[in-house]
Amino acid sequence: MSRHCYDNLTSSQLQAVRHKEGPLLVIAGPGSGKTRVITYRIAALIDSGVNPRNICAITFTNKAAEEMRQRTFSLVPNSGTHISTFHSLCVRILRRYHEQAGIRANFSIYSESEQTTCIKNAIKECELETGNFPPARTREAISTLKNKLIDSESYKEQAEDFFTKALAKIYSRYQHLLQVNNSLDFDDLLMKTALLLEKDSDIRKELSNRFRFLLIDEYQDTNHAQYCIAKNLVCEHNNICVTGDPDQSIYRWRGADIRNILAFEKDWPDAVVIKLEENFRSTPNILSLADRLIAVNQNRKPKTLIPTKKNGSDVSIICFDDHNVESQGIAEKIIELSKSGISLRNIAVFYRINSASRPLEEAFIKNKIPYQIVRGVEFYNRKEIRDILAYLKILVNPQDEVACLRIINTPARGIGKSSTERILAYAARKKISFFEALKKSADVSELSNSSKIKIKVFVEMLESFTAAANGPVAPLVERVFVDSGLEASLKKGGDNDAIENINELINSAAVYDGQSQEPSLLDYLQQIALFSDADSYDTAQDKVALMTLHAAKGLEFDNIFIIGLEDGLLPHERSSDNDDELEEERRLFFVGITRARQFLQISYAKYRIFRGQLMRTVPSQFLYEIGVDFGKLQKSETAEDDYCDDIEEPYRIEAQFTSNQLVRHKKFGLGRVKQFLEMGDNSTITIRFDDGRIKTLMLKYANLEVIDT
DNA sequence: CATAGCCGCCTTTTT
DNA sequence: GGCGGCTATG
Repeated sequence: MSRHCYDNLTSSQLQAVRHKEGPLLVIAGPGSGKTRVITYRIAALIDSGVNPRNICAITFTNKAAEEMRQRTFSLVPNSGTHISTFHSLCVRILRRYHEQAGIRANFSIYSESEQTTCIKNAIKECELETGNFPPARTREAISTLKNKLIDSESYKEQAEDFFTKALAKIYSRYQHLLQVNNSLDFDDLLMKTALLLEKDSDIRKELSNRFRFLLIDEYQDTNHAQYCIAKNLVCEHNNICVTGDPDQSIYRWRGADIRNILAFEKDWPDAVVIKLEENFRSTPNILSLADRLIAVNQNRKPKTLIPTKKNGSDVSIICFDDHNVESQGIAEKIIELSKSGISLRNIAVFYRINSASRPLEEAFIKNKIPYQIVRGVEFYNRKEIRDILAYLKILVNPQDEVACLRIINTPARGIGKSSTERILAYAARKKISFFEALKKSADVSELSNSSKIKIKVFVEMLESFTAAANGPVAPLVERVFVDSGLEASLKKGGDNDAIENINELINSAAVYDGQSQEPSLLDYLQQIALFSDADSYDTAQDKVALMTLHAAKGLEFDNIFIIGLEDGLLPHERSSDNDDELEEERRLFFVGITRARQFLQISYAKYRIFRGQLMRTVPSQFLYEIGVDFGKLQKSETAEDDYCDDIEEPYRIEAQFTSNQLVRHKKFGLGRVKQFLEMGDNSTITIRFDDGRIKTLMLKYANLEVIDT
């Protein structure tokens, strides 16, 4: 059948790779080669005579897409195969069918901060207080609605109380603002595409026939909109192949719906299901730890990881004095590993929140350890980058008022707040865009003559850029940087970092120009809007990788450190009031553990800076769950002898519980015992609380007070 | 109109 | 502890 060598695949993998037509679900644990299955399957399809153009593969990140492109290409010539994230695919679809989608092709894509700006304006225009509707929260709420494909109209209809009615108003105002700005946010990309495919059967059929085979990796993290897009894309043939692992679902907060993968067999009843449970990545030590942890989750289908490797060294679990000692300890261990011949590129440190990278960075600098942060301070979020991008956006999409307002007086050119407001008012009166109003500033009687002249110069500058806006992007970015006065202003302020960053942007634009068949500013802007810093992680460099547990998804390393196993951090405090969220935190830790091939060190610190203050910490409950014996806990070398003496053991209750017994919980209040499961140290208790909530808690953490009756 | 400095607010994870 | 927005001052 094949020119390729599939000898290195197991029989189950091979079965998935060779699957011909119809729906296929690959349920696969970590390290079982599920991404490999997709890669080989693309090659196998092409080998069997399928036109590469008729295959579409969806990955979770741009980085993963890039890797898959390279890997498939090394197996088989596959030009024309579409490999990208859902978002990139949607941009292509929306650009091509923009008329049917009711938008223009040159739309801007709003990042989170631009969304928030827009939300703020919407709240103001609705005459509501940002105090009652925090913009960030409101943005989240609207994002959730969009991920569920609930548009502002239908939300309005179902709104009942004051809060939801107000939210509906903000939502619809926000959509209006986006439309006026000819802009889409991240969620719109998915929602507009999903709705377009739903309502337009011609486009649906056309695309379904274009993509005869659809393959989706990390299916457990798709949201409803993505599910809808996938379903419609395969309407003509049902050749859908998805891979995923419910235990690695870590994006529920972003709308990911684990039910998509759990219900796959209901959605496609003739689906072939292949399970891959062998693990080729980690040592048995690491896997048994991961197994023990994930088994605590109630809401899951049991599954074990079958190791194929021989045992290696034990997993270390270390208690450090504070975050600085922890960082120093890790730096020293890395130096030790390095001396034993391990390259730094095979080492990674994972943490729960981005800000946890700081003490690590300090220690690494001090110890001269080269490192790279995978998505730290986001490159595209820097002020100077956003400024220059705003100039570029205007050239492509003059309707983009957010971009225009950003740069009209950046750098300062004497067009201040009052002038801007007069023009805004004029634009509103005449029902024209802000940029149109700028062009007609001569007619705005409220403006002083000097303002009119300054505005005219500004408009003429932008128009001269527009005239040069065709062809390669890099020269244009450079020209805008110089002619806009941004360069001069940064030089004057001595901000060399900012100038460096812009040069980096120009370099990346040059790379884009080189790779693109037909470079255009529009295409470039729409691409980089979907780019995250995780994508710029350079595996070729011999540096230690620092990243959040979320960013670690899909990666693997020989040597891994996971830090900050403390209550409130992992699991994060914002997840503590909800069992589902706690289970997601557990999956997040599970993902982290299962990235490690050989060496794994898990640590926590007794003290850590929290909101600017040094706080005493409590060890994470996850440590107990993986069976850490705190009496025999490994101590850090810098520690005093009595170092871990005052570890706070979890609260213990000797008493047995009987059904219907009355108990009190610190947080949830009074409740009655529904069920008590005696499992020694792992005993759980299910309680129906007075407010109706039913919770299952680990007894040793529940801290229950027994009420005598 | 520009700038500096202060106050108050938020603070998980990311396409 | 960091950032955005507001205010007072030049």
